[in-house]
Amino acid sequence: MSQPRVVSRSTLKRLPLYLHLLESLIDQGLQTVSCTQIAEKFDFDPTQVRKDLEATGAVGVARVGFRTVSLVIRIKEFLGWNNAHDAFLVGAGNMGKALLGYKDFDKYGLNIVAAFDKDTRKVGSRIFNREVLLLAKLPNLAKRMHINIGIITVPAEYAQGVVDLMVASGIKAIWNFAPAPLKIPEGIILENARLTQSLAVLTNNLTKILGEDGEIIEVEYCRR
Amino acid sequence: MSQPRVVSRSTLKRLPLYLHLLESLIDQGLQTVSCTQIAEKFDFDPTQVRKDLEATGAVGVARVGFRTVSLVIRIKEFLGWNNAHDAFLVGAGNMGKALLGYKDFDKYGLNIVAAFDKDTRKVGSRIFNREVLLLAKLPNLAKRMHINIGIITVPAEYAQGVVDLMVASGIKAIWNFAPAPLKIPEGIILENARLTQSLAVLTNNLTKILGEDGEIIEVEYCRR
DNA sequence: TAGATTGTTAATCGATTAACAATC
DNA sequence: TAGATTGTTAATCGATTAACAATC
Repeated sequence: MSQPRVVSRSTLKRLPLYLHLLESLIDQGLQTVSCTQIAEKFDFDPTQVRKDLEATGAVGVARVGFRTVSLVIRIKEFLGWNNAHDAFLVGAGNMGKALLGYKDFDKYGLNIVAAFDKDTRKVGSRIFNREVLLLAKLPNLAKRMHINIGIITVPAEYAQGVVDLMVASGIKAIWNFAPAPLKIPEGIILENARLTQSLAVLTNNLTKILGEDGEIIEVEYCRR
Repeated sequence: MSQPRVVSRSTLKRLPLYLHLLESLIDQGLQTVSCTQIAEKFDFDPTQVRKDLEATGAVGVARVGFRTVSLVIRIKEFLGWNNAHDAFLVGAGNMGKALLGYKDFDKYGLNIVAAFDKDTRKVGSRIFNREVLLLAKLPNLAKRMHINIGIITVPAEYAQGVVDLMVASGIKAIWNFAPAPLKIPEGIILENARLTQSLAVLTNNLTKILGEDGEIIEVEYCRR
C-alpha cells in the first residue's frame, strides 16, 4: 500500500462524490475520464479535481485522462473503503435503526456487526439481522473482535458516557450522531455527523429569501 | 428583523454548537458568557467565536460578555430557528422514519408536517403521528400549505425526480439525504446531508493509524 | 505534428489567527 | 483606576484558482 498523504478535509469530502460518478461511468462502459469531465458534473474547478485525485496518489495519462476502474480502486484504497471495517453501533433508536438498515455501508468501508443498547427491552431483538446486545457487553466483545469503529446514536446526554466506554474498549474511531460536544483522549478519531449543522445552513439561506411574513422577497440566491 | 448578513458556511455550522452550549449554560443559571469561555469549550480561537457572534448581529458588553438569553434569541433568529418552517418529507424508508421520529427538530426551526411515498402499501399509515400520503398529492398540498422546505430520503435513483417535483410545487429549499448529485434551478436552495462524506473523513483517518493487517501502528493522530 | 490533458508552480482569495484600541 | 472583554484592523495561513510546461 502506498503511503497515505495528509489531505484536507475538503478534499476528503469531495472524493466520495467522484467515486459515485466514476461508478456510474463504469456502468456506462467508459474506460477513461478527464478531470475536466468530472469537474463539469459537479461545477468544480478542473484544477481542483486534479489536485484531489493527485492527493490519492492516482496517476493519469496526458491527453487521455484517468482509467475509471483503477481510479475507483485508488480512491477506495485511499479512503479505506477497499475492505470493510467492522463497527459496533450504540443506541438502537430511530437513527440507529436507520443506519442498521442502510444497505450500502459495505461499499463505504463500513460493516456494522452488532447494535448495543442499555434498554433491556430492546436487548435480544434483531434489527436488520443484527443482534441488539446489552451495552455492558460491549467492552469484552469489542476487545475480542478487535473492533476499531464505534457509532453513537444515543440521546445527547448519554453520548459522553458511551464515548468513554468505547475508548476504554479499544475503539479507535468514533462516528457520532448525538448533538453533544464530546471529549476524547489523544489518538482517538472523532467524526461528528451533525444534522443540525447542515440544517442551520439550509434554514439560514431560506430566511435570506423569505420576508418576515414568509413570502418570497428575492429569488436571486442559488446554492450549489 | 435586522438585515441578515452574508456569512461563511463554516460560521453557520459553528452557530448550532454555540446554541447548544448556551442553552445548557442558561439551564445552569448563567446570565452572561464571554467569547473566551465559549472558545474554551470547543477548543476554538476566541477571536473566531467573536467574529461568529458578530456575524449574527449580537452585541456584547466590554468586560462582561454576552447575555446568554439574548444571544440565544439572536442566533436562533439569524438561523431562522425562532419560528419553525413547515416541511414535507419524501421517502418513508428507514432514514425518513428516523427524521420523523426526531423530536427536537422544532427547536431547530423545522416542523415536518407530512410524509410522502410512491409505495401505495405505505400510504395511509402514520409514522410518529404524521400521515404518509401518496407522492402524487404533494404538488397540490405544497402549494396550498405554502410549504417551503422539502426533505428527500428516497433511494439515489429517484432523488432527481423528487427534486423536480418539489421545485414544480413551489418548494424553495431542499434538504437532501440521497447520495446523488442533484440539479436545481437558480433560486432554489439545496443542502446535502451526505453521511458518506463524514464517513470518508473517518475511515481515511483510521487507515492512517492502522497498518495493513489492521493492527495499530501509530497513535499520534488526534482529531478534535 | 498538433492539441488535449496531466502535472506543477504561482497567484488569488477567503478564513483563521494575531494585535491592539475602545470600553465598561 | 485597573483590567478583562468587546470590537476592529492587520497578518497569517491554507485552499482554491490561474498559468504554463511536459507529455502522449
